[in-house]
Amino acid sequence: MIRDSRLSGVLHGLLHMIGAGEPVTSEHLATAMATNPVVVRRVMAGLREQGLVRSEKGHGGGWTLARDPAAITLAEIYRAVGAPTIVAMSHRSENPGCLVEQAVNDALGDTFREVEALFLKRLGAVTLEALAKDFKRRLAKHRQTLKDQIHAAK
Amino acid sequence: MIRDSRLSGVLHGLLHMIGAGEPVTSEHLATAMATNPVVVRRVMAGLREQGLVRSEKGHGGGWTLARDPAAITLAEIYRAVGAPTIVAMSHRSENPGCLVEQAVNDALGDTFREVEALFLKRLGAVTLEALAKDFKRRLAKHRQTLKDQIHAAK
DNA sequence: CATCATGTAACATATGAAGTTACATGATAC
DNA sequence: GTATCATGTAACTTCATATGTTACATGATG
Repeated sequence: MIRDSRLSGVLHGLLHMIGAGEPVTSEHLATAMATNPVVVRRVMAGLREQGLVRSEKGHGGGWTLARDPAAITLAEIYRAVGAPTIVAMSHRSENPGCLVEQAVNDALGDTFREVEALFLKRLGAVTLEALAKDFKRRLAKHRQTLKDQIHAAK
Repeated sequence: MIRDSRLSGVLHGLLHMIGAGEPVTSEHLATAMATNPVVVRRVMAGLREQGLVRSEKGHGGGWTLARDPAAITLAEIYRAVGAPTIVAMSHRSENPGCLVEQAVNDALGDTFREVEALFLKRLGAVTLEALAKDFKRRLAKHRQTLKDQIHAAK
């Protein structure tokens, strides 16, 4: 299973950064990501190492995107977020000599790599910008819906 | 990440059943699977529900394969073992109304299904019998290697 | 130099998987 | 039939890991 709870949280945060024209504090992001500032820093630190975001200290400091959202794909984010290899076989006993595991690996090793490659390829086809646009569209529609409901209630 | 620790343990157990001509006890399997009898029963219960194995009580009781190993694929075993959907997105807040998650789902929903389908397709191409044969080959080779080493040491 | 924000270590909590104990149920042997 | 063996299962106890929290150091800004 893919560790997505993090991924979706991080995406929340990144979309916020796109929206804001200035650095966003960990505290602010913590609200958006439904967690707390220290966790935000921990997770964002991974993205920073991959050159996806920047952080600045002091007054007016916080987190900003380091690159054009159109040039950032979900694949990079997924990796930066600490992608556990999607499929990993049996490290239960850390027994590389186990003949059963060898047989399974021989039969499925390529499959594991293939599946992971497909997944990353698809993630690589979605840019942060595309996601942001889609999100904004949904947001606008959502607001319109709310407005309509208010009108209807009058 | 795929929950494989279980899968590889179960495969150990199933290969044992193929080898033995008689029912194998949970205690015996526990040794092969590096765990304990109760855990074995818990896990095997899932396989039994899928009609892959049978269990019998009393003297001479234990676990046996319910079907021809040539007709059992790793896909079935994987599913029976309690396959968590490979890719599942953000149930962090169980917030189906979240617009970010909606956007992600819209962008990647098909991908998730596609990746999972590929994985299961590949697992479905490997039968338990094929795995058992490969395992036996390795075992024979392994024994030969040990024998050679003993000869060389003389 | 006071304030604000990140960086990070150290610790606390929560969740779920795995292991364990205990006992009930059913099957076989004698 | 009853002693024994094996599964079935509930209840409980670890154990591992992700997450949350506190505390304080470091660096930047006004």
